[in-house]
Amino acid sequence: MQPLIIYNTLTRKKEEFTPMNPPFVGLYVCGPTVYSDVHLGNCRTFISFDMIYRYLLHLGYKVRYVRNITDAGHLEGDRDEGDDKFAKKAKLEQLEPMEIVQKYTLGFHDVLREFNTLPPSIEPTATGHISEQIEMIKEILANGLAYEKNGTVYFDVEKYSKEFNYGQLTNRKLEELLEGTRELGGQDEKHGRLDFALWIKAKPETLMRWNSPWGWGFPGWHIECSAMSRKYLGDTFDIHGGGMDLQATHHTNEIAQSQACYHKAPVKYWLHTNMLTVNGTRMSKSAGNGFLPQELFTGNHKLLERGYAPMVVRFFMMQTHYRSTLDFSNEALQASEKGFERLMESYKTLLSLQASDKSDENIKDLQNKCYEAMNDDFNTSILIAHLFDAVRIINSANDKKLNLTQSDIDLLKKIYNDFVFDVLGLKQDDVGNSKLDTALNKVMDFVLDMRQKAKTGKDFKLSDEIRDKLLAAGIQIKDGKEGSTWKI
RNA sequence: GGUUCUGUGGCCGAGAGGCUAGGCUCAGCUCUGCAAAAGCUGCUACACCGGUUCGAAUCCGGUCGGAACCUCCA
Repeated sequence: MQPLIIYNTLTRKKEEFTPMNPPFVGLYVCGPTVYSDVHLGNCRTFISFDMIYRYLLHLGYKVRYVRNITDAGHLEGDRDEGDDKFAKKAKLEQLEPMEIVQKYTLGFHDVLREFNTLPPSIEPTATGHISEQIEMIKEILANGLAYEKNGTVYFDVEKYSKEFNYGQLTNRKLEELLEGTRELGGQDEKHGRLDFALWIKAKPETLMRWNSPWGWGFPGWHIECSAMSRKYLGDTFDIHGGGMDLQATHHTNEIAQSQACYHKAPVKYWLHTNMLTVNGTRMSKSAGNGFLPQELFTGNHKLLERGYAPMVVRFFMMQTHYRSTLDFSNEALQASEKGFERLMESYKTLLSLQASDKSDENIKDLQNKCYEAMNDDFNTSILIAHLFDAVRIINSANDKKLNLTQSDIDLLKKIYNDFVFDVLGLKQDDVGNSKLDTALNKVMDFVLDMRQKAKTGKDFKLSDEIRDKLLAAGIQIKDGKEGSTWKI
């Protein structure tokens, strides 16, 4: 089998993926900050990495997938001032900060379950790893790459840069980075303009606070990922992922913190997923153009014509490569919906396909092409193109326009199970009550039989009426050579 | 302003120096009592201007759009 090739942000090249300790793979993805509802853009990242996780599992790797929950230490600005996001929200909603955390963590899990994502192996929280973070800060201080000022600890970027390449992940030089920042004010505690906080002194009104060697305070945003990835995956691990927006600041600082501690690059492959846009502009919390998943499912949003099922949205996302921006529109979503339904319908057709003693299509070749697509940096959009080739083959075989042997039919089933369900993580949306389903099937058999009798007796008025009434009820009749079938 | 990325047919989106994905839409055909479904066929595109090359949508230079990051954000 051909090797898996992935695009590494660190080198800006596609590279062959070779885990450090096969068959084990360490995967860390930056999770959400749970102070508000996740919007669809956030979901795209987690759905993309779910696909990547699923494919690694499919290839037989034993993956430890760590995705954190940020529930502390996230300030309004990255200038290490302003309110803690949780405290601010807590004040607004008159709740304890941990009530905020609980509420939005549960909401996050609910949403991801709708999108059929697999849970990570470990989902650590920042508040649960305060001592690990303090230990790490102590190490950085001991190595002389951080300094304490009035109870706050800062990372010394310029000093670090003498030994390491700070702008490595974004391919930028320190001087360029410095140009982009403002001058320090007279009251600033920082030595350098790029310095960032590792530990922040609590103000009298700060609710979420912990004791530390530097007094009461709370951790900076970036240190949690360094501390938790190290704890569960080791000093150096295989894959670190996140949204592209985290690349320049958060991930750059993560690398710096880890290297300042143990003088080794923490991550072998950095993967970044691209943004979801609305009318060409990035969906983000601050821009206020975000959709909540629930609004999308129900269609209850001024930009939406109607609702779209979670699996339609997932399929829509899978049609685009994870490193491309994806623009959101009703038209695009409706196109995906039809394509998705056709893909799922053909699976049902496949399950009842009659075998021939010869095959007119090379299914093995199709399977290889599916692997080739995925092995080329998880190219789901090419994969889906090949899957639609399978759709065409299945439907043609069903129309008796081409032949398939039983082993080819079985191989097609395997392709569907492996790629559509396991890797892309799609599933049939009609999760009904089986008792009702059985009853409905019997009723429909009866109705279709009635209609067939009407047709045989040339009572087209009645047969058309049955068809139209059923359609009005949301059931579509499909007349084939071998009789009629139906779908909701 | 700096750093990147990007500009593909009616729409969405892959690909990437010659073999010119795929989905949706539209038109025609087959099938059908008529439809629908399904299949087949057609619409053959790569912002613009130069250059390299036997050959460029794909490489290089420029022009003009668009976006991201540099400030919290997946």
